[in-house]
Amino acid sequence: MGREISSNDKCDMSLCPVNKAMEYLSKKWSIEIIRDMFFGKTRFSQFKEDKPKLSNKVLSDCLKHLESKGIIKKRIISDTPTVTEYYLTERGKSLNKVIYELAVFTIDCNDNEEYLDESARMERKKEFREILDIDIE
Amino acid sequence: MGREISSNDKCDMSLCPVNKAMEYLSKKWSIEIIRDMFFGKTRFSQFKEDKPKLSNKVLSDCLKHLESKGIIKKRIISDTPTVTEYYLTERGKSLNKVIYELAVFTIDCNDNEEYLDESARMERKKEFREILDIDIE
DNA sequence: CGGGATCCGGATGGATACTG
DNA sequence: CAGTATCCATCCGGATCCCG
Repeated sequence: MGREISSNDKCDMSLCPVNKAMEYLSKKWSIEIIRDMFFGKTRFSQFKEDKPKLSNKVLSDCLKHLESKGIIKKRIISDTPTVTEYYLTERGKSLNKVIYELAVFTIDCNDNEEYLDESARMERKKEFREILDIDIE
Repeated sequence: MGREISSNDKCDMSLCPVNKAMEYLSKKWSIEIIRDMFFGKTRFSQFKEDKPKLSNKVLSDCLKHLESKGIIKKRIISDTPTVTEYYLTERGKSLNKVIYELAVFTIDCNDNEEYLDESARMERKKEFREILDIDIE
């Protein structure tokens, strides 16, 4: 650990930026939907793929919440039939590193489906950096 | 965006490492409790400070869940009175960059309580890197 | 007194059916 | 296709109690 807490540190965590971030992301499906958007998904029905337990109601609520927070933007393509697309705003795109570190956490812990050796893990991370548009530092 | 999705990409997101990470962190208070631990908190009552809406039951459930996932470890210090301390495991500590990027997201979006100029934001991030034990890269 | 467990009402989530 | 309406299940939050 970097340092210990001391009694005269001001430790009012209610102002911590991590809390603020969680206001945006604490809804159960938010992160996965944002991840989907980085992977190129834009449509209501696409977000439901691979998420059998995500209902219309909850997805609808979640999209509205993310839109109200300025993370995503809705664009109506056609009325009949209804075609709507959702995009990440610049602010939404700035979540790329959060998504990346979540992926890296799992990849490095090797609690993925299959075992990955060091070079495979590196490759997997590189794939994510490309998709998430993260520069190698 | 780094690249677009194509129809013959295999896009089964159910295996995505981000999903796996969310199994650990999706509970409403998990991230904030882990953040608290990085800040040096170890006790049941400390986790409740600054979280007036966190009930005993939910905190208790959350700590058990994190322990079952290998993120934290419980240590009994004394029986009478009962004194218990909770610590991050190595695996838990490897969440430091996730926490960091959540903080950076808020700091850079300037949706913090107060407005921060560039140098103040840098300073704030540095504080987090020290607490989270992240090397400047 | 600290670390819980229990109980219960309200909020949130999930499955299905239906509509513009 | 993208939602809404409805109904039920599950989870959360607040109060209270328990136990060493």
